[in-house]
Amino acid sequence: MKYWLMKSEPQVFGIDDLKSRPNQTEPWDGIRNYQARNFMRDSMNIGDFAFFYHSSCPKPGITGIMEVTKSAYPDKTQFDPNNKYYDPKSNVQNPRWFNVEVTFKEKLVLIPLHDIRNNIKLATLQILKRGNRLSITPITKKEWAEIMNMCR
DNA sequence: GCCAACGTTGGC
DNA sequence: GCCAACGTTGGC
Repeated sequence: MKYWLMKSEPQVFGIDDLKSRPNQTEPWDGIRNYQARNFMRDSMNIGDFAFFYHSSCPKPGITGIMEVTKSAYPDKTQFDPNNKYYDPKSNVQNPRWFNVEVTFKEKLVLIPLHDIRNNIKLATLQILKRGNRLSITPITKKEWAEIMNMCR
């Protein structure tokens, strides 16, 4: 089982949106970055856990936990010309973008980015690295445990 | 709203 | 295949 950190802007889709979805489940679609796509397509498995991270908002940080409940399949938004994630260069025969599905597990008391940054044990976190822009990053079991320590 | 960082695009 | 221009991300 692997651990992940997945970013989303709460004004677009936040932890409460996930919690209120039918079955508390949602496709993690709209990812248009190859590295992030590869993580979903090649490395994510059912049963993996992920932190839900709120970005581009007044209080950026980790807000909850979700579980991967469906492995990667072609992201259907890429084929819909009316969708903002439409990709005219992709096609059904050879899809370019993939998504997994995630299910809400638990809300956490917000762990602010500021606190994460100040935790020396988390210095290895990819999202803290200079210039990081990846919306999906793997995290280690150790990092996961340390973050859980911060809110328990 | 600014801006640094970095990925993507497309002409050559 | 290089690289300048451009677009996006995301904290502040």
